[in-house]
Amino acid sequence: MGNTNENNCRGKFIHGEIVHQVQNSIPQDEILYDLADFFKMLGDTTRIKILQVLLISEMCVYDLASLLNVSQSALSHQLKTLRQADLVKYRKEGKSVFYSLKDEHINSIIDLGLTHIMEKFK
Amino acid sequence: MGNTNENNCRGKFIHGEIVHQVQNSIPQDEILYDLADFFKMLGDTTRIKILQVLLISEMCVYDLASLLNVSQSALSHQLKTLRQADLVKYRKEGKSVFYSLKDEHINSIIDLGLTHIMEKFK
DNA sequence: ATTATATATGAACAAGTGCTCACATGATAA
DNA sequence: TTATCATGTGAGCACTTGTTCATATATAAT
Repeated sequence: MGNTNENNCRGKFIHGEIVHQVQNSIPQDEILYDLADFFKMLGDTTRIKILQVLLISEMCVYDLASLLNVSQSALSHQLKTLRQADLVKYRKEGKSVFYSLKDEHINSIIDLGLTHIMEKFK
Repeated sequence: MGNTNENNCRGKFIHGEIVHQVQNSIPQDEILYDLADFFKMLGDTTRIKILQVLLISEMCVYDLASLLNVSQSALSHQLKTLRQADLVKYRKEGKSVFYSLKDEHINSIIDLGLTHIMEKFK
């Protein structure tokens, strides 16, 4: 009844036609690896909070720590992670260091994620 | 020279005005927690590969494992994770189980992520 | 100079994650 | 029935991750 069922497994695939259709349409492994790494950055509560704040305004480490209620050390470590992922930049002003988003892409991606989440709440 | 610098720390924040401006604009903790969990799902190479494939076509477990070159067991575990995150659904047909995306949101989110990544490659 | 303040960082550790291995289940074929 | 095939799952384990603690650095104030 189906379309391309062979119902055996002599070849590499059970439903070869579907597979070959897909095979050439997926990005290279290296790209998918980077993509996963990128989403990994958004996959932590502390980091998502940081980014949410920086989405609205730059902020210095001290204030960020107070606002988000995380230790200064934990925050600094996470900021380093975000820096290495090239998601934030910083500028120094006196004793303070102000962090901000490096890229406005993140804005739309997080927003889409939020939209997705909010639907589940209905 | 700055705008709202107080350069002391008696209160809760160094730059109180910036903070209060942000404070009411960030989503609730519960939502941010779910949001991080959502991105966490996209933050693994195997899962991103799975979703990339299902973006194009439904596929049975056996073919998916062959195509992605991961063990059937590892794949089954990841599919369970994706199921629990409500990102994929499945239908049974004979001995095969076909998985597909439950939601088309993921499509646009992954695409945006890809766009972001591809820019770095230039 | 010394002291206080803001931030960064290395080490250690607990918790989480994703894999493999072995086995269970469920469905078809013989 | 028994055998085979496709998939699911629990346990164990190596690896990763995020935090804390202690300490370092850097700037500003006294």
